[in-house]
Amino acid sequence: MSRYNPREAEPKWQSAWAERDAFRAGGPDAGGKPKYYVLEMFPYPSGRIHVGHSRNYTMGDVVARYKRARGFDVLHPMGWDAFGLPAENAARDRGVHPGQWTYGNIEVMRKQLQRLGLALDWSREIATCDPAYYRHQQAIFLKLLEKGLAYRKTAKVNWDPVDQTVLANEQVIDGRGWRSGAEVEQRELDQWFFRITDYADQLTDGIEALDRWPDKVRTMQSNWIGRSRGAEVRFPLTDMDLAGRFGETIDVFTTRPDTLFGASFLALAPDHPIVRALAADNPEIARFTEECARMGTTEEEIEKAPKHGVDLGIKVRHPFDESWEVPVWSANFVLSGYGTGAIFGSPAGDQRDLDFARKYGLPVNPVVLPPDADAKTHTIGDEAYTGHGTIYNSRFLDGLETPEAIERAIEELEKRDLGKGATSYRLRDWLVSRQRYWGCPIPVVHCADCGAVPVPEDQLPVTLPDDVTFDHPSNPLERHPTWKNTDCPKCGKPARRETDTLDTFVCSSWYFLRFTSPWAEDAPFKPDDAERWMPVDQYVGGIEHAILHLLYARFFTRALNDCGLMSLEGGEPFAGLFTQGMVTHETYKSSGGKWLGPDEVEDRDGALVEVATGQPVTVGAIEKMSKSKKNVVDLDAFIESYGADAARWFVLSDSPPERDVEYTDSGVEGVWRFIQRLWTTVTSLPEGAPGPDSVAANAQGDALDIRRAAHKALKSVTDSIEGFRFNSAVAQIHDLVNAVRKFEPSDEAGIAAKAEALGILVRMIAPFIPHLAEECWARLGGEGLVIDAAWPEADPALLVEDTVTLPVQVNGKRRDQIDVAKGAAEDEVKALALATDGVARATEGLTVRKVIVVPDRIVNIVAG
RNA sequence: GCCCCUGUGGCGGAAUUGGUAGACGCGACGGAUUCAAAAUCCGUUUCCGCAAGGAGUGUCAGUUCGAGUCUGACCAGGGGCACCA
Repeated sequence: MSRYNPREAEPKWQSAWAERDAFRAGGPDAGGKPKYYVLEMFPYPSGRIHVGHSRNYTMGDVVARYKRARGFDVLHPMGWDAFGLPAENAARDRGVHPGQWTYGNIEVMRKQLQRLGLALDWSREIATCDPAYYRHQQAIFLKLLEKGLAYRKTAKVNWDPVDQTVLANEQVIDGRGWRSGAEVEQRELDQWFFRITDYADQLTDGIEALDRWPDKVRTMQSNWIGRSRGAEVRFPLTDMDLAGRFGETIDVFTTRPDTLFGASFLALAPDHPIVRALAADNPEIARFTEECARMGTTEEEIEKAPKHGVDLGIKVRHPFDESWEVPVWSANFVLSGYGTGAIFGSPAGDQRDLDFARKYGLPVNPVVLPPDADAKTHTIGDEAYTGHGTIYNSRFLDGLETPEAIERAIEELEKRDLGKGATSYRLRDWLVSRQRYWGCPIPVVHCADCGAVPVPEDQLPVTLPDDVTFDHPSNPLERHPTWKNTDCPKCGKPARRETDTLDTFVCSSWYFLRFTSPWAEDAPFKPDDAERWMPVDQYVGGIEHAILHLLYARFFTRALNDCGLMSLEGGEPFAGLFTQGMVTHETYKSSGGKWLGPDEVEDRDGALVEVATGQPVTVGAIEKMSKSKKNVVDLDAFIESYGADAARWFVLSDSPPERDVEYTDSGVEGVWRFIQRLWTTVTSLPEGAPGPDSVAANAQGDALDIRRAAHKALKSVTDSIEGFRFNSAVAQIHDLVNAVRKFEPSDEAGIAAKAEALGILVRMIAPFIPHLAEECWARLGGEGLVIDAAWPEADPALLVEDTVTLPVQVNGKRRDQIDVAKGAAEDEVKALALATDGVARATEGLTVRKVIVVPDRIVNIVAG
């Protein structure tokens, strides 16, 4: 019995595919085929690939190979998200240049991916740190600038004191930097922004059509944009003097204009311009704003901070009643960044407003009557009523339900020219400046006379200097002695280069477009190619990008449409999205408390010990494989022992693709056993048997059964792949292997049936374990390569049984079963069911009241 | 606090439209082979029970001839958002 040796077979087939140039998209044999674009989120070249990373690429590869077999012209490219801070950290820690470190990692990781046998079109490989890539990004930046979609402003921004750079709102998690984990500070700086808020509506509305995205991601995107419909209300200032200084009205945003008659105060954010101005000559207000500025920004601090405010001593008129004066306060719970930075307090209908009103003795006037409440007795205690209801105590709004009252109030505001319907968003513009070296330089020159001047397109790319130092945490470009000195492209006078680089998320916002024509020189991509391949039909990646990357990319395709760089219908870059789960592994700690890798521990007499010291090891939680916890299994080492197919099969087995899968040695052993069993099953077919695409039309009995099993498996495996249920496909393939293994053909017809079943099996496993599939295909005498074999079609006649076994239930409990011809008449089935022993026993002493026959499924007898 | 998801054997999980719950894999147990072991092969494996039988998909109700699947309430775990007006 020969064993399958992946170490020999895998490189052989990989060379065969390469020689055949099989995975080139739009290649010579693509003519007339429909396109299919499969993409996995491209990796950051951080070092080496471990088994955890491989799950993502394997899933994409199954789809790519399957679609290829189904006759699609498949684009399945790979590249490197190569800019980023880890390269600078490596430069600082080890004294290598970030570029050298990055390209070194790329070399290693490319080899690893190739060893995994991925069906990738390597002719389209890109790296975002290559000037050939980022020059186009600079050109895109200039286009956005021209369109007004990129702009510069002074703003309070998130400053990461460890990474010494600013961060986008999306990169601040619980008040901490997403990479460094350092508490983020607020700083006022001059920075570049992308006007993503211009697309807030489109980005929200577009979510609707993304029906092949996980609901979870759609909800997260929608929440992040946070669209609220309501009204902007203008409250006229009573003091003419102040009106002269600040404008005639104070504007607030509200989602509940129906509660305007419950207004008892206005509250402005502590850093609202009016508050700042008043603080200048009012010590009490000044003290308040200083206190607020000192307030921490972390979650707990905000949670714990009591409602706090100061009376500004000014008043506004109610928009619906000139004689009604409303006091204006500043309050610590009002955010300057949302809406207009001002609210009207309607304490009966908002908990924060109520807390505030109770603390400072402001009036609480209920105006919304809950559905089951009585207007005479309804009062507000310590709890606001935030729901909808019937409006009362509100003059012309009285008696209206909340939704109508909102409309009516807006109508009245518009009539009086004191407000209008308005929409507000949680989303802020995307801050793209980073004070880092290893990123795409922003192609702008600052001139004392001309201001910020774009670098003319024919002078692109603005390349990074190589001679930089990393002995200080601040921006190496800023510290470079000469790089920033240049001449103003407009007036020619000495000027200073922009030393900020672009957020690396900009690079990943359009790389999928570059893949469609990576050789384009005078444009980021060829519009024809982009339009042929886009949108990405199936995108595969981690849930951690549910907001950041996916939102930015959706913005980018729309912005590029509007800049005239392409016309992608609908503007959505990713038609289908799949978010795969991680590979997890136990964690280990030495007696000294250090993390240990799986190869540093071993089992000695039932106890885990550290190999090097023999000391006992503590087993920790099962967590996502990560370098920091050392619970990784290196891909090369794995392939060395078990082969690439085993790695691929393992990460697809057991757990559903969207959930995590735990790496265990016994699970890997199981995979190894399966691979060997599959090989022995294939080799058990006698020499001279019909080829793998033959049809054993004359099969009877056992032989017919094995044909049926193969065709049924084919149907369910096909459905499972289409539905991204790879774990189910794996189980169904196991089933078929078990069936074929047990089948011992006794004659020619049997051998033919087995050959047919194996032929189907081998073509079905090809997307999953392609090397073994080739080896089997060759062994079975298949023509050419299995990658060029078409996906088999299940014979519908073999999918239906002639006879079916029906369970017979009495009062919903299974008591017996009967074999009947498929489609047997109801009366016949009924009679057979009632005649069974099980039914006789179970209905003893009872009267049969009703017999339910579900044709070809079940019989249920109701007795009592 | 608000929103979303998930609860099925010792474990990962299957059951796609309401129709035989536990496919497939792991582990465990028994056996064959072997001087012995590894490897391999054959069986058993939801629980209680010798068996007949009974119970069983987080809990409690409900709809239905029939519920893992549908409805309501609750419990537990996970995720997202969070002074967002």
